[in-house]
This record gives sequence, C-alpha cells and structure tokens, in this order.
Amino acid sequence: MPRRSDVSEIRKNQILDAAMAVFARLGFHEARMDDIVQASGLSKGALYWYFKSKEDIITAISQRLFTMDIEQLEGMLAMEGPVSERLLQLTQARVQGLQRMSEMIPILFEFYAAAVHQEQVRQFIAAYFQQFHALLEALIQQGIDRGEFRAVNVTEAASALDALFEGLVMHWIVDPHATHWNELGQNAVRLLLDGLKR
Amino acid sequence: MPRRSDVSEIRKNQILDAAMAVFARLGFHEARMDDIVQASGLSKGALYWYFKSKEDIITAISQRLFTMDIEQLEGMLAMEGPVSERLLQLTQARVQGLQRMSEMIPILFEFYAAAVHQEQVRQFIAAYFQQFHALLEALIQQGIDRGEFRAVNVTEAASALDALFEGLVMHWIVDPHATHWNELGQNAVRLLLDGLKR
Amino acid sequence: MPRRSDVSEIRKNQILDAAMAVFARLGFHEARMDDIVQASGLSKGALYWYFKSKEDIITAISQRLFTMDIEQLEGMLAMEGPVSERLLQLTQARVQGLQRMSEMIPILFEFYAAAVHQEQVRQFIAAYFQQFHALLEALIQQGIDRGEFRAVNVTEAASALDALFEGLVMHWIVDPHATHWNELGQNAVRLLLDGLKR
Amino acid sequence: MPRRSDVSEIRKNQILDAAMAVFARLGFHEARMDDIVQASGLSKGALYWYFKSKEDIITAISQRLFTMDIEQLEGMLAMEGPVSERLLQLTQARVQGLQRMSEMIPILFEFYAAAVHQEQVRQFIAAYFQQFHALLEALIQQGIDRGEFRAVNVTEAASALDALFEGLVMHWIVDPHATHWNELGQNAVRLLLDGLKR
DNA sequence: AATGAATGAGGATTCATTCAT
DNA sequence: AATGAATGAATCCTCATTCAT
Repeated sequence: MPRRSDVSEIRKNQILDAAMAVFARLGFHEARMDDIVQASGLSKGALYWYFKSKEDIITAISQRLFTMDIEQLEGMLAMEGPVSERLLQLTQARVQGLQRMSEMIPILFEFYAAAVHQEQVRQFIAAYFQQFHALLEALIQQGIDRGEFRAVNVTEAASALDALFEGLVMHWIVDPHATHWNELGQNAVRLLLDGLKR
Repeated sequence: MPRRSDVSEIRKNQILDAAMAVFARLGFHEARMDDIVQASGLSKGALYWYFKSKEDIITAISQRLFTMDIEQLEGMLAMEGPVSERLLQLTQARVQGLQRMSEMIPILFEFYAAAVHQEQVRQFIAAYFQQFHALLEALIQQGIDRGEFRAVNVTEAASALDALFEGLVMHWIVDPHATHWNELGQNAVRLLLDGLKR
Repeated sequence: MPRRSDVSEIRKNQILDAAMAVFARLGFHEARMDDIVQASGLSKGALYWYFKSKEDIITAISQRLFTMDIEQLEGMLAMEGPVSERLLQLTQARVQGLQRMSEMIPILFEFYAAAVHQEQVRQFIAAYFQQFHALLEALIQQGIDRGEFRAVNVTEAASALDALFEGLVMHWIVDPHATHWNELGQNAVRLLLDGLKR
Repeated sequence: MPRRSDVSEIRKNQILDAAMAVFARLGFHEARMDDIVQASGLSKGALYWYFKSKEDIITAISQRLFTMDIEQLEGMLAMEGPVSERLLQLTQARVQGLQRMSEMIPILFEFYAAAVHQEQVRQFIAAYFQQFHALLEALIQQGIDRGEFRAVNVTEAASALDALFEGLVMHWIVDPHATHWNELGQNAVRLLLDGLKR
C-alpha cells in the first residue's frame, strides 16, 4: 500500500534512471530534455515538477553516484585476515562495481568535467575521494599495526592506492570494452603491496 | 621577411591560445565562439577563415595537448644510471609538466568527456596513452635486463605506472591548488619501485 | 448556520481578494495562477472550482471595481444646497475613494490596457464612465436650472469634469505616493466651476 | 550614400516600426517576437542583434513616444497673442497629435500599465508629464503677467490643465473612434479659461 | 584575408488548465 | 468541494555558421 509521498520518490527515480541512460548515451550537453522526457515515459511538465532544471537533474545524479556505499566498504575494516588480502578483495569489489556500471562511465567523465565549473558537483566528488582515502588510510594503518606492512607514511601509501584506482578508470578511454580490468587492478595493487610488505 | 604561411600560422596559434584560455575558464560547451573571437582579438570571420568549426578548434587543441614530446621522453631510455632513478626523474618531469599547464587541466577533463562521443578525440588520447605506456614498458624491461628489477610481467607493471600517473591528475579535482603533487608522485612511484626491486 | 452558498461566496471573495493583491503587485501578465493560489490559501483545484479561468477572475474583479456605488453618488442629486458645493463634495468623495483603494490603482491601469483587447472589460469601464457622466450632466443641469451656472452646454461641461477626474488618476504615475490629491482635485474643479458660474 | 553606421539606425527603426504596429494590435503580452520578426521583414537573429530582449524593444518605444517634441511645444511660449488663444491652439495641436497616432493609443495604455512595474518606463512618462506641466505653468504665468488671467496659483491651474489633457486620452476607452475629440478638448479648455480670466 | 551583420533551427523552461482521486 | 500531480503547447532567446562586402 504505497503512501502518497512514495509517488514522489518513484517519479524522481523514474526520471533519474531515464536521465542517466540518456546522459550516458549522449553526454550532458547533447542530451535534450525531450530525450529524458521520452525515456522517462512522463511528460515535460512532470519532469519540471520534480526537478526545476537540467542542472538539478545532473546534481541529483551526482548525489546518486558519489554519495555511496562507504559503509559497505567500511566492512573491510572490521574483517579478519591479512590486510593485503582484504585490499585485493577491495580492488576486486571496486572493479566489479565499475564493470556493473560500465555504461555509466561516460557519465563519470561528464562529472569530472562538470566539477571544474560546478562547485556543488566538485564537492560531491571530492567528498567521495576523501572518504575513500580515509578508508584506505585506516586499512594500511591496520596492516602496519599488525606487522604486515613496513612503517610507511600512511597518507602517502593511501594516496598511491587512490591514484591507482582512479587511474584504472581512465583506462576506459583507451579501451572502453576492456574485460581484463580485474587483472589489471589486481596486478597493480599487488605490486604496490609488494612495496609495502616488510 | 615573413612568408605568407607564417601569418597563417601566427593567426592559428593566436586563435588556439585564445580558445584554450576560454575553454579552461568555461568548458567546451559554455564557451561561445564569440568568447574566443573576443579573446583572440580577431573577428568572427577570421576565426572561421582559419577553422571551419568549433569542433575543428577542439580537435586542433587536442593535437596540441596529446601530440607531444614523446621524443623528449624517449631520451630517458638512452640515459645511463639506475632505471628506478630515471623513473623518478620521469615522474618529476611529468608532474612539472602538469604544474606548468595547471590551468589547462580543466581542458583535460573536457577532452576525457569529449572522447566518449568524439572518436577522433578518443584516438588522440588513446595514442598518447599507448605511447607513454610503450615507453614505460621499455624502461621496465631495461630494469629487468640489468637485474635491477624482478622479472615481473612488464606490461602489468607499466599499466600500474600508467594508472598511477593518470590517477595523479584526478587529484586535481580534490585539490585544484595542490602544491605537493611532486611529493605525491615521487612517493607513490617509490612504493611501486620497492615492489619491483629484487 | 451558514447556507451552502455562503461558503461559495466566502471562497470567491477569498480568491478575488488574493487576486487583487497579486495583480496589484505583479500586473495581470506577470501574475501566475500559483501566486493567487498561494495568496488565497486555497488549492489550485479550488481556484478552478470557483473560477474557470484567469480571465474569469479578471472579469470578476472588473465587476468589483467598475460596478459601483452609482446609487451612492446619486444621493448627490437629491441633496440640497448649491450645486457647486455638492460638486466639490463629490470631488472629495472621489479622491478619498481613490486614496482608499490606492494600492489598487495599478490594477486600474491594467484594466485600461486590457480594455483595448477585451471587449467585456471595455464595456464595464465604458458603462462606468457613462453612468458617472450622466450623473454629472444631471448635476450641472440642476445648477443651470437654479440659476447658479451659466447656460453652458451640459454635455460639454460634464465631459470636462469627466476628463478632470480621470486625469487626476493619471497623476498617480508621476507621483504614486501623492498626498495632495484632494487639493489638486478641489482646486481644479473650483477653477472649472468659476468658469461655469454666472 | 549611406554610411555603414546608418544601417544600424535603419534596422532599429525598421524593428521599432514593426513592433509598434504589432503592439498596438495585440498588446505587449499577446505580441510574440515572431510577430515582430515577420512584421519587420527581418530575421529573428537580426532582431536580437539590435535589441537584446523584448523588454528592450518596449523601452526603446517608450523613448520614442515620451521623449518628444517639447521644443516644438515651447514655441507656444515665444508666440504673440492672447495666452488663452495659444492654449486653445495647444489643445488643438495635442488632439491632432493624438488623432494622428490614434492607432498607437493602445500602446499608451500598455505603457501606463507597464510603468507600474518598470521603473524605467515610469520615469520616461513622469519626465514627459513634468515637462508638459512646466510648459503649462510658464504659459499661465504669462497670462497672469499680461493681465489676461487672474492671479491664480500657477501650479494648481497647470495641474488642472494637465488633468484635462490626460483625461481626454482616457475617453478613447469609452469611444475608440471618437471624431469629436477636438470639440471636446476645445470646450473643456474654454471652460477652464473662463475660470481663469479676470 | 578580414569584417560583422544576418540567419534560423533548436532548446530549456513556463504556466494555464485538467483530472484522477 | 478540494487536492495537487500531470499535461504539453507555446515562447523567448541562443549561438554556430554563413555571406555580402
């Protein structure tokens, strides 16, 4: 028994789903509001009833993409076992996440470009990066505390991992249909881990 | 005594310089041809005399950015001394390059986004990545041959370095005015090198 | 025990009050139905329940404004005393009326503009003018009959008074907060009366 | 031999002529930019090349209408002969002016309504009224100085004439095709003059 | 080579009105 | 009676590109 207020949530998701599909296909600028209207199955008026502008939709999508499952990742911290193994699992999870949203990667690039000029978008992304970074720092610290890693500078090591993960995304440009992202990631991280180990 | 074609070259550069400044400030889509006209100090007609469309200008800029000094980098291969040291020098050179073109980084993001929908742009970028990657492979191979590095998979190790370098660029979004890119890069690469060494 | 129709009457007035306030502030065209909805404290549906269109509301307001107290004015005819004095009283009454509805004067101008293109509105206004004109004619005739005024052309003299009264309204544009309308009116009418007297 | 800069002036007039015709027919709000485009014989782009918005066109027209022939009217001051006669001539000139621009009177009402919400328009109108008022004051003062009029309060008398003139315009609403405006005006002013004379 | 006026297809947004509930 | 979500035609304005000079 859906309550009235649920309709609002349903419609917004309906619109954002449509918008993401359209944006992935055409990019933010080539995408027409009419494209989103059509993809959403709603009317122009309905779109503007729920989002007051195209930019509003973009912002909402950035929230969807960058306001995420940090909690889920934080689970890694609580887990048992060697940190290096957990980092490799994390890598796998990240890569699988990317592959699952593979067709949304064009939107990622749109956002990176938009971040330059839309402070709100930039902040979403920066917050995401920072949360991820904090998680990595905590994991590496665990590794050091357990005697698994050398006493490296935690921040620096985390930044290196950050860069690795982000750099993997860029690889999409070279090869949009890459199927070996997982290997790529696993190997790269393994090399770093080799450098971290005692 | 300037030859005819010199004027042409001067004008084109005048336009591309203006365009890059405008694109960096506004992004490809917010930038108007009139903005470029004004920034260039030329007339609308002159602009279209030298470039037949906005996209043409963008393509020309991508050539400027991504058709680069590979030769210069290839010098690294011929150099003497430990490969790990040369890789750190390469890192420093890359970072300094980024810092020099710091205000152009927004354009980089524009290109990454454009690459998704403009095949020609994508190919420029991919070619750039691949050349860089090839250089790294060669360097690492040298390291292995000299017994400096373990007999790692060269391609994988180069990919890891690729990702590191690209990931550093992404850091711009988190902190556009970062002054410690060099440290960041040096440390990250050092960690990887630690993993590579025997 | 309010009868059914009372609620209806209350709602309609509620809406018209709100609409007048909104129209005065924004003009007919800048005013949105939503503005009226909000000002009325009712819902959009309720608005359209009582008035079938925006134009309907405007028409209803014109009735409010231009279907007026002619009876009240007609009292002037029945009064005793010098006609010139009664005309000055009439002037005072008019001016006070204007001052009371001071913030509605913008709506007057809206109506004058609307009259050009909406016959129904034009007719309301014309009817108002004509009734007022007829009253003035009757008063002046009385003045002549009583030997107070010269035997002027009654219609012409009434038209002059008409024009005077209307012209006073225009003064609002020059000085929206004028406080001396009464003087202005009294003096102008007095001058005309001087011309009418024997 | 028209100079280049003349084209600009020609185009602007072409557009304003078209706009006035359209506005008179449809009112400011019903008139579409496309209507003006069509009436002007130019293209949409050309319109916006010369005027940056619809409101801009309206402002330009208000300048046309209200930045006027005060000089011409000032001639009245310098003339010889009885002031009362000159005032009647002035009346005739005004009425003829109105009749000549008869089909523009709807625009007048549009402006009166617009003045309420557009300060710039209000100021144009107020300035016009004030200049006209000043002229009337000067004329009446002359009449007093020459012993033609009683020593009335000049400002008050001028205001009465102001009101008369403006009120005549309002008569358009009652009877848009009135042919006897001249009589109407002449008689009304004559009555006032009777009140002014010694 | 260079100018800048002119073009017009295209797009985001608005808002009076409707209608299922 | 009343609600407010939904509709979509209509409109202002933009801007890449062209072309007469």
